[in-house]
Order: sequence, then C-alpha cells, then structure tokens
Amino acid sequence: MLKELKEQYGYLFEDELLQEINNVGTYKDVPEGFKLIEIGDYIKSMPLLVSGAVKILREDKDGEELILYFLEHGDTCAMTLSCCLGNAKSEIRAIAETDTKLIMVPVEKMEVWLSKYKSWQNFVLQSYHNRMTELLEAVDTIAFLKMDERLFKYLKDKAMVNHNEVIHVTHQQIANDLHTSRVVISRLLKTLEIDGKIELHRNNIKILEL
Amino acid sequence: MLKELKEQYGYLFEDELLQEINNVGTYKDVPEGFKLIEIGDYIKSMPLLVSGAVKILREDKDGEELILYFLEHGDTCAMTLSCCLGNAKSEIRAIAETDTKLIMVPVEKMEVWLSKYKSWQNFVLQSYHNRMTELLEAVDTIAFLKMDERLFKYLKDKAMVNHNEVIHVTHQQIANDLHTSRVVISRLLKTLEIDGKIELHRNNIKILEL
DNA sequence: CTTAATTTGTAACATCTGTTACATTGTTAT
DNA sequence: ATAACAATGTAACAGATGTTACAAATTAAG
Repeated sequence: MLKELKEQYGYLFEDELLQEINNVGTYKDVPEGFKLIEIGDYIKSMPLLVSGAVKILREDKDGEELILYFLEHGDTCAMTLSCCLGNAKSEIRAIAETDTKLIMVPVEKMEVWLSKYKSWQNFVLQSYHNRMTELLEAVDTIAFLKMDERLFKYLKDKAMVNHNEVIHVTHQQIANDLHTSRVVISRLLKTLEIDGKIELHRNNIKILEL
Repeated sequence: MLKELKEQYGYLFEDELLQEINNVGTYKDVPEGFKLIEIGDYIKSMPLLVSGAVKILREDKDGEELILYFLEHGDTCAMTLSCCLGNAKSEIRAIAETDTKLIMVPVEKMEVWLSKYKSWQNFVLQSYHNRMTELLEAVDTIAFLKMDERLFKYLKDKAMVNHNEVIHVTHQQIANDLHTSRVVISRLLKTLEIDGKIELHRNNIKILEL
C-alpha cells in the first residue's frame, strides 16, 4: 500500500506524511457499482483515490439522479472534505464507476494534519479548488448545453475514465445519470449514430470521435 | 472600521486577528451595480462582506450570463478564496447587488493567517463549505426546476437580499440573470401576477408571497 | 424449448421554452 | 409639446424535450 501511495501522492506529500497516512489509513478495494457515500451520511473518513473512478451524483426531491462529475486517481471528494471538516451530512452520492482502490483517512487526523503539514493544507485547498472548478463545469454543461451535446460529452467522459472507447451501459442508465427519459436518450443516440459519432449495440456503445 | 469588523466577524475571530485585519485590510464602499470581480481577473485581495449583497454570475461562450447565487454580510467569495490560494484566474463575475461595504484583505496575509490563526483556518474551510452548498443549490435550481419556479425563486431571493418586497428590475435584466429571453420572462411574470403571487409595475415588481 | 423479462426502436402527441414581430404605454431629452 | 427611447404586452410560430404507447429483438429463467 505504501508503494501505491507514493506513486499517486508522493509528489504532493513528504515522506513523513506518507508514512502517517500509511499508518492510520485503511486500504479499500471496491467493485464497480459499489456505493461509497450516500446522501445524508455522516462521513467518518475521507477517501483518497488510488486507482479507478468514482461517479458523483446529486438527487432531486423525487429521488431522481443527476451526474455532477467523475473523480479519478489523485482526486479526493471535496464534498466529503467539506462534510468532514464541517461535521455535516453528505449532500451527494458517490458510486464506484469502475473497480476502485482507495485509502480511507480517519477524519480526526485530517484536522491535525492541516496544522502539522503545509503540504496537506495545500492538498486540501487545492482539492477544494479543483472540485469547485468541476462543479462550475457541471453548471455550464447543465445550463448552457442542449441534451444532445450533454449526452455526447457524457459518453466521452465515461469512455475517458473507463479507458475504453466502448462503454457498457443501457439507454435507461444514461437517462438516469442525465436526469431525462429513456426515449429521449434513444432518440438522440440514434442521431449520433447516423452522424457517425458512435456505434450502438445492445448494452454497449462505441465512441468513434473521442 | 474596526467597529463594523467586530460586529460582523467578532464572533468568528479573536481580537488579535481582528486587529491584524484592521491594519492590513482596506475598507471599500461600492455602489449598486459596481463590478467587483471580472472573469479572468487575477485576484490580489479577498473581499469580506460587511454589509450589502453581491451577485455571483457565470458566463457562457457567447458572453451571456447566469446567476449562481447571492452573497450577504459575513460571507466571502470562495471562488475568490480558491483563486487567491491557487494563484488562478477568476471563473466568475461578482457585481454589487446593493450598495455594499467590504474589507479587502491582501492575498499574502491569507496564507500566513492560515497557519497562524486556527479561527481563520476554520473560516476559510467553512466558507468553502458554504459556497459548495450554495453551488449545489444552484445546480438543483437549474437542473430540477422549470423556468416559472426558477423565476419565482429568483424574485424571492432578490427581495430577501434587498430587504424589500419591492424589487427594482426590468424584465430584460431578469432574463439576463436567468439566461433566457425577455419574452419568456414577461410571459411567466404575467402568469405569476394572475396567480396573485406578484404585482407588476414599470421597473419594479412587488412580491406578495415571500 | 417456452415463457418472461430486458433492451431498443419508433410514432404520435403534449408541453415548455425560445424567436420574431409588432403594438402600446410610460419616460426622457430637446 | 414632440420626438426618441425604454419597457411591457401579446400573438404566432419553431424547436427541444417529455410522455405514452406499443412493437421488435435479444437475453435470461424455468
């Protein structure tokens, strides 16, 4: 575990901090689809992504979802950060998009390290900055793009974090992530296929223009 | 200035920090409509709101705006925080919604205080948390509400930060803030008036259900 | 193999939002 | 007072998105 820690976070943290993380952190290996955080959860430990990808979702009053963004290796969830340090409930849901390796850091340590390690402080602030930027991009996507553009962006992003131009997903699942209906997605996917941007198959879609 | 500082931030900061803010901060008094931050600006000082309200806007690729949220007394702009500490350009525009009093804190001090004052560290983290929450609410509003609901929420929010159930605004200005067209706003406003929720007048609207 | 469930395709229609065009009313400047 | 401008009202239409319904193709279960 220390080896993977150094690979992912060695350029950020000094050896002493890496050692501390190694000592108090717990290694976690979760499969695709595993629910890491549920809305309303009190967060007791913070996840540092080592490998894989995580999908961050928001929910409306009827329980329907909307994807905000994906997290990748080297990322942490600022929403979680925010909740840990503020002792608040999670505002979002986090689902493993692929098989994922994480290091879970107990929340008590986070505060201590904030004062003890300048590099940790920088990491926390940088994480907030990154997540803020990604949230703003999510706003742009939702507010400024039409559904066909949102859909194509979603497909490309998903192919990206899966490191595969073929994504395994049904039209219904896409509709859930984009907070629309299956019929709308099927319609727009067909148009994308006619335009030569994707190839449609049962349970998977090949992205031709990445 | 120290008096107003203590009134707004006394419960957060110890006297020593308040004194430091008073020494290095510059008092700023700006009129309604004043542009505090432009997209792309490098931020050299961080604004602490003392009184008034500030409108935070995002811009699309065609230069059209979209309101994200309002800031009020006791708030600071986390986007600015984020930019200061990350040495990055501003991703948003900030416009004084009302006549506003601010204290501008030089960016160099912010970093020093992060290590020196625990209360400042908490304030910075709490501000990030608040702004993250507000950004998520903005996402909810844009993604989950229809235009008539967004409009009514906007009117109520605006009345709130102005401490007045009569808001001075034209249909065109509302359309700009909500990233739609004037005709759409006029149509929906008329419906709200018929439903007895507002009263329409030239250049102002009275909100009846707050 | 047969049946049931899942996934996808598609039509028809409703509703919401955006656009263009123009009339009317109120305000400002000369 | 009159002209120019700004703000609002409204109709008519276009386009995007959401809904319902049902058929066809594929897969899973018994």
